[in-house]
Amino acid sequence: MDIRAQILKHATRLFAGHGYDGTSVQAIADAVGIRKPSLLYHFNSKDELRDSVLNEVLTHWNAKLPALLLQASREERFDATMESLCSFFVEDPDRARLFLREIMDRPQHMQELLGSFVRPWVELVGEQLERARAQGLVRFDVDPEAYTVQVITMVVCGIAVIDRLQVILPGDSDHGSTRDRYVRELIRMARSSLYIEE
Amino acid sequence: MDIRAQILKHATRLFAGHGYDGTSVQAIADAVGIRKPSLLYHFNSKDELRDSVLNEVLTHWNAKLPALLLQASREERFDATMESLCSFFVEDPDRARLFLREIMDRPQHMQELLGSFVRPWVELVGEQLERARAQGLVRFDVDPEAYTVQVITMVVCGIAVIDRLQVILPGDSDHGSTRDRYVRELIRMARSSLYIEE
DNA sequence: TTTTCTCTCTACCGTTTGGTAGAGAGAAAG
DNA sequence: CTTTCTCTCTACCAAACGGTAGAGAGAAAA
Repeated sequence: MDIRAQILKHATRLFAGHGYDGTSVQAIADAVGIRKPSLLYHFNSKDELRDSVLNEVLTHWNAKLPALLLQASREERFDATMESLCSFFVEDPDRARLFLREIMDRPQHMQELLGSFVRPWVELVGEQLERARAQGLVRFDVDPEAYTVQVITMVVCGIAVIDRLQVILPGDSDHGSTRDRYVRELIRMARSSLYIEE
Repeated sequence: MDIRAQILKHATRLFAGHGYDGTSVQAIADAVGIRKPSLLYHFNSKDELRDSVLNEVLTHWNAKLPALLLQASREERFDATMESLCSFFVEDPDRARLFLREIMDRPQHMQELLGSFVRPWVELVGEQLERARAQGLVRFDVDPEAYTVQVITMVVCGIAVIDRLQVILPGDSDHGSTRDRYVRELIRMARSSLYIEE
């Protein structure tokens, strides 16, 4: 119904799939089913459309993340956070691909965004892990901040490319779908490389 | 000296940095210092140049990988392999960025390449891990193949984007450069999520 | 009814794209 | 010297690019 939302939807999918430079305004207009000038009436330029697409994903992210990190009990926090982080990208892998592409294509622009509203969370989680390490709950050889950045990278990059990587991951079926299998192993690795065993 | 090699060098750098669609033949010719038709004399089309660039990186990879996986004693194999795998991409992060971009931009073409000559290695490593797990050397909850794919993804994607992510990783200096710090944590995570502790 | 506002359209713009034709320079081979 | 081969160049091409001008349709406001 809302034409603006429909343009954003198709633009997100196409930018994520073929990149900004690999997607023409014409192609987006075709996907929506309108003419090019009609699209440019709603978004004054291709670059404004790019910013709007990115902004929409970031808004979703910002609306969900704080709830994740402040919820549940301490012991369940890790599982809940990882689960929600993964499902945010799994429910629409284009979000991961879009982030990844923006980081590769516009590092400077993306660094400003990440620095101002991802870094604080990395610092927060890093401090929590540091404290947990002092209490003997977390392995002593963990680098809390590097670990946090690594996990975020694993989730975003992993989910962005997993569909393209099925071909190198032999048989499954008994483990469920390949994506689930991959995400499960990802979470297992993140947890078991963090906590001290019983 | 060798003009062909120089074209490949600049094309690799530009493709890795701005993507195939984001790099014009003109831009590559400018970087080399020749005219566009001169470049197209050596590579008949932009697409042929792309294939040549990818092929050069894959050739290097193929020349180094077998040696990695067959060397050293069993106990040292993990460290040696991880070390070499990481250094292959660290010594020229454009290799990682190029792989990542090709997987995102040409999934079908890349799937054929990966399926025919990365998958066998994943199966080989997977079997080795399976055997080690049966001997009680490796954690019982590891999914050997998913683990292997995950580690490769971590290394390639991680090194491809780490330079762009420094801004969200607070201070270092006492840990050395940010990239080393990140790679060290990556290797630590890969190992400690695989082996059973003493 | 008239006016105005929202929106989509056709037609067109200058620029850049990947690629070609063909002349000419220079060295090597006959 | 002549020929031939390798390479680079200028000049050019059709197509696609992002974007604009402006007409017109339809509904809402006056």
